[in-house]
Amino acid sequence: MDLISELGPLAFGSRLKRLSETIMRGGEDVYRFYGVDFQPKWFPIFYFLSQKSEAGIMEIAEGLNVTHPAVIQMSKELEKKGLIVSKKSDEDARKRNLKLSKKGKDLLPTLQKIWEEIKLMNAEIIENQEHNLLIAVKEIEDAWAAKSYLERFKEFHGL
Amino acid sequence: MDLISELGPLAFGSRLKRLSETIMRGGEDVYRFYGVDFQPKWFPIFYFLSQKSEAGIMEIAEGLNVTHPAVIQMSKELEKKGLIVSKKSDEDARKRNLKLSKKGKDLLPTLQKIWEEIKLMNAEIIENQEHNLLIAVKEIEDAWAAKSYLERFKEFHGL
DNA sequence: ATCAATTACGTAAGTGATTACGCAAATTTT
DNA sequence: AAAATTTGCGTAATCACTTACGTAATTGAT
Repeated sequence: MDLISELGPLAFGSRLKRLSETIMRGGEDVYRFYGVDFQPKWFPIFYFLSQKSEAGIMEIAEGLNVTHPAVIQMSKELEKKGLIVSKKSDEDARKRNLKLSKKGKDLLPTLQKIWEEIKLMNAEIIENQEHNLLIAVKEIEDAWAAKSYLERFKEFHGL
Repeated sequence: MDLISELGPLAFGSRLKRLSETIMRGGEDVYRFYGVDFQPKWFPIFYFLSQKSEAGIMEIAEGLNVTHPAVIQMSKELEKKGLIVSKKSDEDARKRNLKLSKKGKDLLPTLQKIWEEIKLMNAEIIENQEHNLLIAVKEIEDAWAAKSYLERFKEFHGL
C-alpha cells in the first residue's frame, strides 16, 4: 500500500520529488548504456555552456534558476572531470567565467546525439499521455507565478 | 530567462523538484497563517498515525513509500515537538511503535480542518487545469512502473 | 571624489531524502 | 534444536540542493 497516492494533492510534493529522482536515474542508465561518462545532474550547466560558450557563475545560476552555490558545486565536479575550465574575467575582477574544455567540446557531439534520442523518447511517452505532464506542470507553475499560494488561499476562503 | 523551461523533457527532473519545493513552501505559509506550529514535511507521518493509531517504523515507511531512515529522522522531530510518542512493542522486541501523543491528538481536529481547506483549494486549482497534473503524474508513474527507462529506451530504438 | 549600495563569488552549515552497513530478534529450514 | 535466513531498527555517510553570511570589486549618488 502506498498511502501517499491516496492523499491527492496534500502530499504531492514528496511524490513529485520521487518521480524526478526516478527520471534522473533513468538518465544515468542511458549514458551508461552508451558508455559515456556523464551524469544527468551535469546536464543543465553543460548544456548552458554549450549554448552560451562562456558565462559567469551568476549568469548560469539565473539561467538555470538555481542558486549560485549550486552552480559552484556542480561546476567543481565538471571541472574535476575536465569537461569545463574556468578563468577570471578580464573586464570584471569579481567574475569567474566558465566554458567547455577541449575535452568537453569533443564530447559534445556524442552527448547531443544522446540528448536528441532521450528527447525523442520522452516526447513519445509524453505524447501518449491523455493528460500531458509537461503542459500540466507549466499550467501549475504559471498559476503559482501569478499569485502566491497564501494569497490564493486567503482569496479562496474570502479572507 | 529560465533556460530549463525551454529544455522540454530533458531537464524535467530539476523542474519537478523546484515545483515540489514551491508547493511545500506554500503549505508552510498556510499553517503559519492559522498560527499552528506544524510543518508540511510532518504531514505524511502524522496523517498516517492519525489513521492507523499505532504503527512500527517499517510499516510507516512502506505505507509512505519512503525508506525507514527517513521515517526515523522525521519521527525524531515529531517526538521532540511532543506530537508523537514511541514505545517498544510487547510482541516483538525488534519493533518500536509510534503513535500520536495527547498533544498530537488534541491538535488533530485543527489540522484536519486546515488539511480539508488546503485539499479543497488544491482541488480547485487542479480542476481548473486543462491537463490534470495529478492524472498526468499518475500516468507517468504507471508507465515507469511497467517498464524501466532503459528497457523502454532500448525497445524504442530497436536494440 | 568619496561613501553607500549593489553585485559576484566563496564558504559553511542545514535539509530531507538516500544508500550502505551492522546488529539483534524472529522465523524458517533441515 | 541448530543453523541459516529474514526482518526491524539504528547509525553514518552522502547527495543535490538550500539559506546565511562574508568579502572584495564595481557602480551610483551626492
